[in-house]
Amino acid sequence: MSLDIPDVVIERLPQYLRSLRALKNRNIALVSSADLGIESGVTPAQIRKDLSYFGKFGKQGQGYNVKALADDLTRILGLDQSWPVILAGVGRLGKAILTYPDFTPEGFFIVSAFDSDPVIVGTDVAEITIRPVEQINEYIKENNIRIAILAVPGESASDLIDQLVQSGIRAILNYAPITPKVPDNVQIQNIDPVHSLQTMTFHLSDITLNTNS
Amino acid sequence: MSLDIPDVVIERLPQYLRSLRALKNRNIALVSSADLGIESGVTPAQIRKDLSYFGKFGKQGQGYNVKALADDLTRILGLDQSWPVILAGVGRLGKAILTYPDFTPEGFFIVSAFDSDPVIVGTDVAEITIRPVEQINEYIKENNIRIAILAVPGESASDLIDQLVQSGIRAILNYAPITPKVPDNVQIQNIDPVHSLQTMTFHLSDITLNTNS
DNA sequence: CTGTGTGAATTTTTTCACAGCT
DNA sequence: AGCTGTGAAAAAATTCACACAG
Repeated sequence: MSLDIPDVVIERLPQYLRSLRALKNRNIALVSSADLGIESGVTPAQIRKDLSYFGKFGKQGQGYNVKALADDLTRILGLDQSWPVILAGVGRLGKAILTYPDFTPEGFFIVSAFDSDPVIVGTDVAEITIRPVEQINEYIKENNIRIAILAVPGESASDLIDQLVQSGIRAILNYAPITPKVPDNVQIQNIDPVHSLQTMTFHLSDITLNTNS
Repeated sequence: MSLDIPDVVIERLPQYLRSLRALKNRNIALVSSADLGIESGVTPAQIRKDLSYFGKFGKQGQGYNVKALADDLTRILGLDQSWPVILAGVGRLGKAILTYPDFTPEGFFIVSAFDSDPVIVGTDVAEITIRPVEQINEYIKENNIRIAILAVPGESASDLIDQLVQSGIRAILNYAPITPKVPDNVQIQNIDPVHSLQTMTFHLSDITLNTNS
C-alpha cells in the first residue's frame, strides 16, 4: 500500500515525465539521475528519493531506461487513461480554456461546459454546446465525471464548488481568485496569475524597509 | 535587514491580503489571527509566525487592525506602486492575457506586447500595438521594465528568457509548459494547467498498484 | 568503476505553549 | 480575560554518504 506519499513528491512527477519525454525525443535511451536532474532542475538525490516511493526503476551503474520510466510515471500518475472534464463558466476566460489546445494531447478532454447566463447557454464554443448550470450536478452524476475546471467569478465559486463536490467531483482546477476549502478527499489546484505576480513583486521592491521596532 | 525570509512565507502574504480586503468589505475593523485563519485557510500560529518576520502588527487581547495590516502587507509586497509589465507572445493565449481585466486593478498594467509573427505585428489588441519581438530587449532597457509575462510556445521560451534576463527583467510569469532555469536574482512563477491536472489525477486513480518488486 | 537505493544527518517549515501586553 | 509574539519542540522535506548491484 502507499498513500503516505508527500504531496511535494507527487507534484514533481509530471515534471520528470516531461523531461523524460524531451530526452526520448532526442533519442536518449538511458539517463542517470544526475542528467535527469539537469534536464528537470531537480537534484539527483531528490529524484532518486522521489522515485523510491514507488519502486525501483533504475539499474546501478547505468541509470534509468527513459521510455520505461516515462511509461511507469504515466501509469503512476493515472495518465494512461483519458479523463473527461467539465468546465463551469464560459465567460471570457472559460472560452479561452475551451479553445485551449493543450489539454487533449495530455489525456484531458472537455466533454461539456456550463454557464448561468441565458445568452450564452445554447450557443456553441469549440463544438461544445453550452448547457445551463442548473444541469451540472445531474450531468456529473450521470456521466461519472471526476474533474472540473472552474472559470466563474470569485463570488459564485465557493457555492458552486460545494455543489460539484456533492455531485461527485474529486478534482478541481480553479481559476477563480479565491482559495476555497474542500474536503480532504477532493483535490484542488488554483491557477492565480495575480497571486503569482504579487509574490514576485516582494523581491523586486526589496529596499526592504525592515528592522523591527 | 531581512531577506532570509522563507519563500513559503512570502507566498502566503497575498492570500492574507486578499482575506483582509474581504473582511474590510464586510466592515470588520479588527480581526484575530484565529478569524483571519478561518478566512484564509491558514492556521493562526502560522499567520502570527509569518507576520513576525516583518514586524509587530497586532495588539494583544484584540488582534489586528484590518485596514492597517492590509496597508502594511500592500507595502511589504511592493503593491503600493503600479508595475509596468510586458507581454511576449500574442497568440491565442497571449491575446486572452491582454484582454484579461484583473491585472490592472491589482497594480499591474501591460505596457507593450511583442510577437515574432509578422502577421500579428502591427495589429492592435486591447489598445496595444504589437511590436516585433526583435525590439523587446531595447524596450525593456529604455523603459526599465522589470516584469514580463511569457506566452510563447515551449520551444522558443528558454532562449527568450535568457534574453529578457540579459535586458534586465527580474520577474517572469511563465505560461510556457517548461520549467526554465533562471539566475538566483530573477523570480519566476509558472502557470501550467496541464501540470496541475496531472498532479491531481494521481489521487484519482489510486488503486495504487504499488508494493515494490 | 558507475550510479542506484536508502538509512541517517541536516535543514526547513510548522506547530506548540506560554510569558506578557492591553 | 483575550490574543499577540516568539522561543522551543515537533514534523516534514531535503541532502548526504555509502553499501552494493551491474
